[in-house]
Amino acid sequence: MTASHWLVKSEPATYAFADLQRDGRTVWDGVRNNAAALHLKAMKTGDSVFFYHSQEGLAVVGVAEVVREAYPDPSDPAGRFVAVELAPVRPLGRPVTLAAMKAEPALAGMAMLRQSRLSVSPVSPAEWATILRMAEGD
DNA sequence: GCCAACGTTGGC
DNA sequence: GCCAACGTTGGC
Repeated sequence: MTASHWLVKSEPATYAFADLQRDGRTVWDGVRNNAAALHLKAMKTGDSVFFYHSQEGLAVVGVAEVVREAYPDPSDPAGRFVAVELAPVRPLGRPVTLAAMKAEPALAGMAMLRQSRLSVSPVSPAEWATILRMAEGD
């Protein structure tokens, strides 16, 4: 069973990749969108996750991993949504900006580009490899 | 069950 | 600060 790949967005002013590195692990809660919640539910322990900074930075800045699979979101009193837990793996050698991703033909089909408001989205193996190459190549 | 109004996200 | 995308709500 090969691990899946994902991308999560966070506003760095609220919670940046550096905060995740400092904390060592965090609860990824507060997702209140059904499509995003479906993706959270599909995450498995050990899956890889790109950490994207929205609003400021506008770039994939690091890699994280799923350390706890979906469970009822403690911040949702109605009990409809789920949370997962993430741990930092490493920062990218060089952030991959939204502009660079849009300019890369291999990423034209990416879920996060096609639906910009989706805060949790799947990343295909090919897309994952492309972004890593953009971050570490040259 | 439809659809208009409204709220939120996020890029520019 | 504006606007597009899109999800949700509520009246009918």
